[in-house]
Amino acid sequence: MDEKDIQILKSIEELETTSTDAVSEATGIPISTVHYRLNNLREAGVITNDRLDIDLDELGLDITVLVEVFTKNEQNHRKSGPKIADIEGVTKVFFTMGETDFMALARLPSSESVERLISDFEALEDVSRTNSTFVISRELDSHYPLQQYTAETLVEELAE
Amino acid sequence: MDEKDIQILKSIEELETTSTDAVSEATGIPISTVHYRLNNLREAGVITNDRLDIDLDELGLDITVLVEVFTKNEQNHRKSGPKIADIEGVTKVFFTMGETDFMALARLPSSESVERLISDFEALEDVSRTNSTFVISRELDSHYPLQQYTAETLVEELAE
DNA sequence: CGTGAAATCGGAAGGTC
DNA sequence: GACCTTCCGATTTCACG
Repeated sequence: MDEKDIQILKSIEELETTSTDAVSEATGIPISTVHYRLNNLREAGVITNDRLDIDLDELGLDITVLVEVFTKNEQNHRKSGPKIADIEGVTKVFFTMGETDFMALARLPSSESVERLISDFEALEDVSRTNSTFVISRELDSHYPLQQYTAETLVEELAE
Repeated sequence: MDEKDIQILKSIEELETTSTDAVSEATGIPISTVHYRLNNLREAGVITNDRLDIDLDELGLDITVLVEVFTKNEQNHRKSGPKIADIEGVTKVFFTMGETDFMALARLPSSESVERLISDFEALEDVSRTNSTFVISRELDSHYPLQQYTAETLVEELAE
């Protein structure tokens, strides 16, 4: 894992494509080299399938944290949402009903980065309080929501 | 959106590939028909990119619910985890530190299905209590975690 | 190990049922 | 709308630096 690998992986996500061409053009790395690197990443277990999905544990982003966010002015949530979403490592931000104003999910590489994350939250003007929860194990972390349904249910609920 | 569309979409996720061949073989739907259908789904906005990611809102799974789960015997969480993960619609299950034992995330098509979800949770033997939270809006729902980092940070944290 | 050029494979487009 | 066939472009492989 070096800078080129990271450039390639990030480009794949950014461009939302599996095309080696597009990645090559965006990074300036020759097509055949992109291909060669991707093969290595595949063998190393970082890339897991034909859709070039990344195994975050293998990559090193193996810490998962849930952060409940309480804001000062509930009216301003439209302002706070984007700010929370901008914090490095945050992958999901939900504006919720009930006590908590926002629920955020983050993926992090180290314990130090958790401290950094929390202080980034606390530094936001509208945030009054946060409550962080470490995830011990991810029992299920599906990126493929349809797999959690039987075909029958999907047809029943969604077919027109 | 009909049964064939759903079969195709589900197969793409299941096989973890973007290959029309593989989908054709798995579903029994001819290659060119798969291709034709995918084009339509693309135009309809259900499929959003070259990686054939699905827009769950367009598909109709537009409700997001967070469920906190409290269990009776904390020792048994290894047994409970898979059971929770089996509930239809649940996409993520995290075993967490602190008060709550599990945090689950679900994607659902209708208000009725929310009721069904909660009763599925309550029906589990080891579950003592649940606390459900509706997500009003998803401020950020990235499927591409690396986008939440700058290239510099990633290199710094992950490069060897 | 990284790269350019040749070979191979798979998807895209158009016509037909 | 579903399907077959032709064609073209992309991916992969190979040989060399």
